[in-house]
Amino acid sequence: MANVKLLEYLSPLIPDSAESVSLLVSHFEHKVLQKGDIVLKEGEICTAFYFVESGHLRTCYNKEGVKINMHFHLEGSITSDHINGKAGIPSEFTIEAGEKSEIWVLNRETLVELCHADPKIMIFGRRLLSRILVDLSAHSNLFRMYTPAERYQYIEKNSPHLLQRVSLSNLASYLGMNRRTLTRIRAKK
Amino acid sequence: MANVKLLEYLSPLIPDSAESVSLLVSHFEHKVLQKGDIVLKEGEICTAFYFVESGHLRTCYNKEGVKINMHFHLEGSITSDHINGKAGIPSEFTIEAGEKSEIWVLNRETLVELCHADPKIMIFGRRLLSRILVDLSAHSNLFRMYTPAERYQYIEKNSPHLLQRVSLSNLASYLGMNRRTLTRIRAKK
DNA sequence: ATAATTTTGAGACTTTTGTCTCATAACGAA
DNA sequence: TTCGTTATGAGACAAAAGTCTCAAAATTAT
Repeated sequence: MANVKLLEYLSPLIPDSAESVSLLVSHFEHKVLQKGDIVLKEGEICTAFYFVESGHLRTCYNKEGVKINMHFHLEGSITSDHINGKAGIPSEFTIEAGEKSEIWVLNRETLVELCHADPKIMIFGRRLLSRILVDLSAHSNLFRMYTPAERYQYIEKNSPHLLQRVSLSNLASYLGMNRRTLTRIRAKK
Repeated sequence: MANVKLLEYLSPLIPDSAESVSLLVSHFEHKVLQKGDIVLKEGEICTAFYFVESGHLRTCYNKEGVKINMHFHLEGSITSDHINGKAGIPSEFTIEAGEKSEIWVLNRETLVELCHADPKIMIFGRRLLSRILVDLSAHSNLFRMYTPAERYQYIEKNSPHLLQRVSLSNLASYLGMNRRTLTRIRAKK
């Protein structure tokens, strides 16, 4: 039940206080997932944050029966369909394990309660939200401003590990191109 | 110096209090823009929110010398490069008037000060931010999940007025396609 | 109103991307 | 290790999107 990555992620977000950190950590629920295990299903309301301790989660949606990947979250990152979840809107996304994974789940309601109970956790809550939104917005700008081929080059340069972890078909749908096109891009060069 | 749209936008976001509303409104700066006038230039740090009272603003970036449109904000909506601006990061975007426009500018610093001075404005501030982020995230999901052609159909259905206001070339770059392709889409049907 | 400028639609051609297919390679389970 | 399943690379063709171009509208300024 490792939580090294979790602590690494939380520490910079919470004012230094052993009690607050351990109070916070104690409310994360540990889960072990096999490849394909679903964390959030399309149509459900997202009620939690999912931190990846090991393995990875993929967020995808259904496009005329085909699964299209929106995000991959490797170990050390956190995901959620927070904006819709908070508003009580069913998610269009499914979040599932892309491989055997260990995750830590923090219920949104629980976090709200902790925020009221502990001002340091309140600060954490704000920083967490802000970080999630900043990451999300950076990610979506990247996808808006780059062509599929540029996205591939970006990934190659900035998170090459992802290429080892995700199948070509999954990567292709993530980049917004056909598998054949991705093969071509890799072929030349 | 009309502010009808501005009041319409602010009212639902601020707890009922004539004083707070008028305090807030008094800190918006009125500007009249001619087509092409620049509100925020690529490379500058965005320090304000821009509310469109009439006309529209376009947000674009430079892609190898070509201007690509990211957003159009028609009258009654608000825009900003808030996330980067807040972090002190120079914007990659230029925001300019797409036609003769009237806008209301609210400085971010000013808003922060008002938040400290008036708890009702604090509530407003939170709601404003949340609304901006929700809109942004909905918009970017839409662009991520739809093909260029589907985006056109979406606009046609949900904001047909935009088609009357923006030139085909500008619309095409907004939708992520070539002008020729947009012409083809409109031709069939 | 008239001239100058900008925008538009569409033909002809090129390039890119997608579909279908299949043999080979890699992987997972018994 | 072996068998069955899934992933990969690539050929052949089809479809879609992009480039270049230009004449006809539409818009703007004088």
